[in-house]
Amino acid sequence: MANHPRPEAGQPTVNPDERFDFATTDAKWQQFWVNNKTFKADIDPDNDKRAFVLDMFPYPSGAGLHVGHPEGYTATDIWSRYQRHNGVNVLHPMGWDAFGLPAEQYAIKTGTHPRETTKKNVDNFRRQIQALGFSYDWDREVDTTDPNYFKWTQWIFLKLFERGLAYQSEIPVNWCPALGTVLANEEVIDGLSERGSHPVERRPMRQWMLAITAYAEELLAGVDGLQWGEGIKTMQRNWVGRSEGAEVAFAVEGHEVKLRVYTTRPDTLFGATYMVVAPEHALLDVICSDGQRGDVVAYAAAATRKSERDRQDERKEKTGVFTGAYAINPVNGERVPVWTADYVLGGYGTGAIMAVPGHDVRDFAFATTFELPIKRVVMAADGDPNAPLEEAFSATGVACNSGEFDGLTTAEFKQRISKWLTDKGLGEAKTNYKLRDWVFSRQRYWGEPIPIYYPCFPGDGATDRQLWDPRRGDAVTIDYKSPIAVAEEELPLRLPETDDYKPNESGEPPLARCLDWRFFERDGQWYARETNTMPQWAGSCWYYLRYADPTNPDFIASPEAIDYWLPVTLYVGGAEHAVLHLLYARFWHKVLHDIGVVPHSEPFPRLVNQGMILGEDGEKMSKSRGNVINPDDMLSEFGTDAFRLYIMFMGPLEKVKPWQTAGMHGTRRFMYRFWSLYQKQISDAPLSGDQQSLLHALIKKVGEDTEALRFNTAIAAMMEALNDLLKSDELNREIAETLVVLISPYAPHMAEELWARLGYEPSVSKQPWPVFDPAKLVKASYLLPVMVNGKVRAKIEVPTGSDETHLETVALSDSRIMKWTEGKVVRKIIVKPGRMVSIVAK
RNA sequence: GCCGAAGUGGCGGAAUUGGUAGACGCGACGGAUUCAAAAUCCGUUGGGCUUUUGCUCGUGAGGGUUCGAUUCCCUCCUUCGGUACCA
Repeated sequence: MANHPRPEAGQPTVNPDERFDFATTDAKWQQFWVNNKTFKADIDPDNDKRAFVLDMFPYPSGAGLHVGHPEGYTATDIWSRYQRHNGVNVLHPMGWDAFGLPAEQYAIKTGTHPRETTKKNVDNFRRQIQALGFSYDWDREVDTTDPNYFKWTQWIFLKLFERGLAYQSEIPVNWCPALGTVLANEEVIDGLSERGSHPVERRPMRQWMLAITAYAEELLAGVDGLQWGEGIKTMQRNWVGRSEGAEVAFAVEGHEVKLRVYTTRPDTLFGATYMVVAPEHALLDVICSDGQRGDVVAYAAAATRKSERDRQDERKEKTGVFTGAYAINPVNGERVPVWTADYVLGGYGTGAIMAVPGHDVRDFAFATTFELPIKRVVMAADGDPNAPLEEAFSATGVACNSGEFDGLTTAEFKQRISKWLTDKGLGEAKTNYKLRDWVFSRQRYWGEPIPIYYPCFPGDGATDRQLWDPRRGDAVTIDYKSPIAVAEEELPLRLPETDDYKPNESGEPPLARCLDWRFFERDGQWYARETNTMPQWAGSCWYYLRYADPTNPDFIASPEAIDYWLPVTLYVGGAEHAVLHLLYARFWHKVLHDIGVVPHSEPFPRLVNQGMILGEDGEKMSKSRGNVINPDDMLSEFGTDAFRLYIMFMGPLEKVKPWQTAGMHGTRRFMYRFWSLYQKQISDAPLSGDQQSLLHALIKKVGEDTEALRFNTAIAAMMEALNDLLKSDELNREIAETLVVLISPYAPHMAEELWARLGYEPSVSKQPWPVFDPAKLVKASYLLPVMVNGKVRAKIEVPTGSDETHLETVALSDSRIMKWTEGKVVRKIIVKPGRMVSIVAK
């Protein structure tokens, strides 16, 4: 590192002939940061100003980085660097969410092991990310597919299992018999597989589930205290979907069984004119009459081919079939027909509803289609109880046609009826959630093995019990009802080697065929391992914790590291994770909190969602559209700093915005112009008043905007200041040095280079952030807009600090204003000193 | 469908407790430099009207509140994100 002398007054900092060489500069300083571990984070007990600045780690896809990734990463990098300038000890790490479907599908197609694909992709991602000059502590890199990492993913699963939060259940999945695989919803289009257009059906399959619903209340309550956008907080609340209502039992004519329904409007019980059970309801087969059975079975079968989203589409014509059964409305003894229809979902509430067409839009549509009676039981305060209903009246109001309850308001009625139902043993008040337990198993290879095994026994047809060995493929019966946890000492449970990644015809995952891995004998008893793997969400549910202490062999992270670094100060990632990832991670965090691993109840107190970057055509970037921008090309043509600046200058971090390569010309020109400022002669003269206010206003603006993640306006302010400074023949040294620090979070490569040229030791990233003096911001006068009847008619220069009376006089006596008030009566004058004067004249 | 977000010049955007709409940048146009091009530099740039001072329209559409609305309220339209096995 050649040392540069401090430039003499009258001399330029940079030789006027020297052009800014971004390629050399970028490489030079990136190397410097790596060699000096400039951004290594260590626990510093003497500095309690600490920040954990976290990016949502990427899935390292084969396509490489696209410009959407560096958007959030640049934002957190600028913020991290800014915090360091302010003396904060910053933890800023990066890692890989590297299990996932694409590597597995690539393996099925080409036979390449997902581990190889993943390694190659990770290496490429790391290279691309490092080329962007981010200040990550690379000693803390994590990788979810590393056994030293997923050991702890499995450990957390065991804790969930111990606490009864992980259990098995038969759950319908998208099964495609032709492809012999379970499909993601997005891989199913109109009941057919995306690949090959084969029929797909909903088929129950044994799955591991996580009881996230046990934490529904805590997940809901925790949202209130989070410093997240209101929109995303609302989405989290709605996803949990708490509702209060009642569960009511309806007797079924001629049957012992009762049909239980959940309703949020028990006050409309008198308006129930029919009932609907979901096509997958367990009692459907029991209550259905012989005459209707054929229709009902056919309808239920058809429903398995429909997606839930289609079933809930309120625009579509309602379908359904009469079951032949009748139920008795417990409040009035009315006999109502029981139908089955797919607009009622098996998984929500009790899977059955009482239909109140008069007061529910979906029931109204159904009743209209099938000509079922519609009855009014709620009306407006002074309404007519017999007024016909043209559409469902779903608002609250006053009860009518409800016997002894007539005249009650909806709220009163709800309370009374709950008590009434409880007293009579017909039902009770009930809180329900839209949130469902989490299907946690996948019939796939490339995921964390679930650390569970089961006793197993010789199956039917196993002849010689003495020589029976399931590893040879002998028939086997597995006792799935008796799951056993793998001992903690045996973790990590690694994936077996195989070259066959497809599930088989029965839906058994690839691991089921790895017989030597799957079966083992212990103390004379044979056991079979669980062959499902975890979903990709698992690894990303707790990765932030591992960054605090990434190589700890004995625990997730040491209590000291957790205590110092957690919780995450700022979490930045795509809005596409608004619900699932964030909810799942919060759930795991709360469990870890309950078992004493973490002292905080929420992992991410502050979250910001960056907006997606679209292609130049305004469409979502994708290979098929051919509109993907590769950051590599941008860096080589425009330089890293210009790229970082452009991606932040495009607009507010949280907004969706289209990429425009042409815009990069602007930030590159800004870099060249910034460089050329340092080709002016250095001056040590005291700052003029104008220079002072320019400098101090800039320090204030850039500091406040950077703190608040308003990077686009901070950059605009620096551009504006530069435009001013370039008009002068010389460059004041104080301005020269301050400016380098101000721009260093944004354009760190050029900043380091100029800092060295100014005669200082690197790194500029260690410099304290400049402080502005509020006294130096005040200008002597300002332009006061004056409005007449809502239109600005003049702008008058007035001294700063003028009082209201003075401003009023000045405004009224201005000739341009008098032109508009002439011959009129001034009715009103509003004076806001420092803002404007508004005159109303008639 | 449901939940959430966003609509401002030719384009990205600014206006941060309701107070000068279009900062900053791109593009375009005109000029300088150049054998030429790129790069660079200077100037102009929301629409309409006007000789000038200036007038007028204008923030997705329509309505409302206000001295004053991109900002607050209501209705509607369009686009985007999520929708539980894409990540």
